[in-house]
Amino acid sequence: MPRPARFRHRNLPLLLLKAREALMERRRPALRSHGLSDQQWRVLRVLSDPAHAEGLDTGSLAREAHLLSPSLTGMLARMERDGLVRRQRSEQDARRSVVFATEAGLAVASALRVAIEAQYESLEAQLGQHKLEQLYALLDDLIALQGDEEENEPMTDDLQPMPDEVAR
Amino acid sequence: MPRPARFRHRNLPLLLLKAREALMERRRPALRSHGLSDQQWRVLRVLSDPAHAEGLDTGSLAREAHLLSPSLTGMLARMERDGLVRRQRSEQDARRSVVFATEAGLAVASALRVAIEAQYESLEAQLGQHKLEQLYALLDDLIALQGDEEENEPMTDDLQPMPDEVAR
DNA sequence: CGCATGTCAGGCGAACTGATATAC
DNA sequence: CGTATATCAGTTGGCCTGACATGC
Repeated sequence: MPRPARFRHRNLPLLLLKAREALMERRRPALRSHGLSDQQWRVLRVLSDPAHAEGLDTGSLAREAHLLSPSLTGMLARMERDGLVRRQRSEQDARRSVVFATEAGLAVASALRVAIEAQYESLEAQLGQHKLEQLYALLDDLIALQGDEEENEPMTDDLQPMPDEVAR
Repeated sequence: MPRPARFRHRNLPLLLLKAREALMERRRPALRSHGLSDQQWRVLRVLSDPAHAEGLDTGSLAREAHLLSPSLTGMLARMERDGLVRRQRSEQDARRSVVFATEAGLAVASALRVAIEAQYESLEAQLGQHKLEQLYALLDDLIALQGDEEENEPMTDDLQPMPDEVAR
């Protein structure tokens, strides 16, 4: 009886999720062919950035890769086991542990960057540079708006699914 | 030192993820106060839509809520246990099971819709109606673009398929 | 001393694969 | 018969809270 009225707005979180999934669906085969999960690639992407050639403490890494610290601990253990990264205690501040990408990790990252860069080119060609930049700007706006209320970056990555919503 | 060159593009999947998180961060307390996970709300939202007053088969539900079927089975079991939904075999096609929101489920959905609607109003006020509609349109474009091309595979699956069984 | 950092412990929802019963 | 649908069984990565050891 009290069936609620229809929403007057679109389902924005779901749209964002689907848009992300649409992209990741394309990218995932390349990641998987190198044995990486989505989140592992987020980590490796950050670590392979030239700016972090000298390593990064796990706190900063968690923030940049949008992951929770305890989750990162487990992931780094697996990635270290797989030879992608290396950890060592900071000499300046022994509370911190600093993470590096190994040569093997960098090689994987290089290969993936080529593939992913190609995907962006394709996307830009299809969507148009203007729209793509518009999208970036709007997402920045949205993130800034909502993010400002609380200084903290909570970063639940809520591991989102990847069903195919294909019509079939 | 094959440290890869910097990306020339933004990290779009991560931006989408962060934007979604920024929204969900606000919404989550309301969901949790009613004992719902993010995904459970996606399910209840679909089921509480007036269009589905007469129930929905789990396949359609999975598609609309962007969930995998086996995951949905487990979720529906929990939601049925919690009195939010009810399942019954379809009479027209006994292979299908049809899911309904219970009165309790509808009541929760109504309460949440009010809270979420308010969030949208706030968002629209801050971002502006024009930008919000622009964002909707761009996301639709992006989803349509990537979703349509599953026939074509000009892609980069050729980078070292690495037959090694992959950790997901 | 209080505070910060990283890790551990554990529980858990959900992704995912593969198999299965049933109905069409 | 073959196909479709939902579910089950089992494994896994990652979320998340809370506690803790260590070093500032």
